Amino acid sequence: MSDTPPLDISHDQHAVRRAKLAEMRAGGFDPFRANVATTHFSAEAKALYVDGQDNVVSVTVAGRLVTFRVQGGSSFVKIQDQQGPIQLYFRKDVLGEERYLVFKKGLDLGDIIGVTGVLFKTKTGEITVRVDSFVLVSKALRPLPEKWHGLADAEQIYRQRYLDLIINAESRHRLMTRSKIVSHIRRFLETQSFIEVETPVLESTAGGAAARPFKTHHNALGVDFYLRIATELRLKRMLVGGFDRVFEIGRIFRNEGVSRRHNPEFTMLEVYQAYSDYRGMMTLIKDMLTTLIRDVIKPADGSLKIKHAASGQDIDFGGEWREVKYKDLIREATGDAEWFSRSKAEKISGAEKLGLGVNPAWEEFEITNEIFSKKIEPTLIQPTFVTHLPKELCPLAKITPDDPTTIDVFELTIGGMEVAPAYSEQNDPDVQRTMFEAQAGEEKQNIDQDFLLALEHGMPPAGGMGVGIDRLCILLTGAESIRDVILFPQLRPGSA
RNA sequence: GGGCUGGUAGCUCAAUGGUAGAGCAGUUGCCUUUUAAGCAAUUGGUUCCGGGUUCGAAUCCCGGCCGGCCCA
Repeated sequence: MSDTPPLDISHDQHAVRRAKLAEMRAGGFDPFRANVATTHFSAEAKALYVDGQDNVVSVTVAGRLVTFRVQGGSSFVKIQDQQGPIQLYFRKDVLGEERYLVFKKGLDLGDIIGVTGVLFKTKTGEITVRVDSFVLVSKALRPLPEKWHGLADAEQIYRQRYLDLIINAESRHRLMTRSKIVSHIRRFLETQSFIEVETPVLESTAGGAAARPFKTHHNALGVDFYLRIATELRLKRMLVGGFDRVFEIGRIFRNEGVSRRHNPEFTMLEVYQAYSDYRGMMTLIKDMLTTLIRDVIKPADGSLKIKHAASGQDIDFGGEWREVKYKDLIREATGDAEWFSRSKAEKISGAEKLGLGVNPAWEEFEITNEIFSKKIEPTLIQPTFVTHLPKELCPLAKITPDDPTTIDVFELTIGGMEVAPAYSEQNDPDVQRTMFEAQAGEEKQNIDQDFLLALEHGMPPAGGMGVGIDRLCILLTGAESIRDVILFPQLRPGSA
């Protein structure tokens, strides 16, 4: 024994908690070896309470301690589980002097405990568990962020998402809603006889879209692979193979910038339906989104309206959705009925008149599309099917029968964002090859020869569609950034 | 990649060239129906990192690291 006084660790919450753990272990109890057999989640437990029948129904619940209001001989605390918080009431005269002291001194905010007790209603009307026994099943050695302001540091929210989920109820709700959205989409498609499939992430040709891929290397085969930038060409092979309605909800990787709207890996739903076309896809997406809003988002007023975070407007998914041709939108925005017969020089000056910077190296369709994406798309807040895009924008769709310069497609635009492009899928192998080879500018895709071979075996006519799940979640949850709907968004490696 | 902007106690934030503070959390007491519980006392700092200017730097300057917003 030494005479030196014990070190003052009262300011170091980590050290204080470690000391409490060490003391428990010295007393023969190790929380990390303990467990609890729960009977209910928090909301289920509260639902069991019968008005006027205090201290009758017994439950065992478990969760993380998130509020801690200790008084002399009785205390209220809250634990939180997957379903939310539930209040617990600890009394010295119920637990006994010794256990009450363990509760008061041994437990900290953030600890995970299990309790058994009976339901009652407090005088302020909150259904609460009066605790008969409790067990610590995990000691939190680090303190929780502050209870009132929550966790505000954006970097820590993303790097330590688990803290954000514990502390910030809106984050918890938003990210849970994402899970429900994906689940709803699966069930919606399955009830319409769509089959979910999984196609490779590693490909020797990254096709189906125009984007820079991530590259990796397979050691045993001694070849380079690319992470997929779309699932389109694989899913169309499934149509060739006789899976007439298929979909994949898959992670897509694009080696491009990181921004409010872009994460290097993101989630895309792609759907293909044989014997349908782009008009069939309109019905499909409209049904999918209206049922999503009705069954998952559930607007309080029973409408199909949601608040658009960026503009403050209501987006109304009820009624007919606007349908408008790409060329008509361009003619309207430029005020030039003859826009598409203008020379490149005239298009450049037309774009500049609208305040756009134009790179003279661009192809004409790229100049036009700059007008679309900068001046038109952001104004399309209500659900809008923009149809009949210039054929240069996508080589994988069928040419419009009465206009050989456009394709039979739509881009569903909501809240100023492209949410879902859909096509009548090109199934003529010769036209497909020609269209691939004619690609130019930033739209140029890698040519997947094996896909062309598959088309030569015969692909049924089909409608296909892609839905950016992250963007859909931004829209439906009122988020401001893609990082708010992705659990662990990409950041530069850091020290946290 | 460029412009703007931020990094201070575990968390949320003050301090604009002159002794680094507050609230919550922590610690010690009191308190048997609380709701950001209350009361009293109290601990806690590599001011992101490295240089520079200055009698003196959280603050001004340069470089770096990690974020945010806008643009490409």
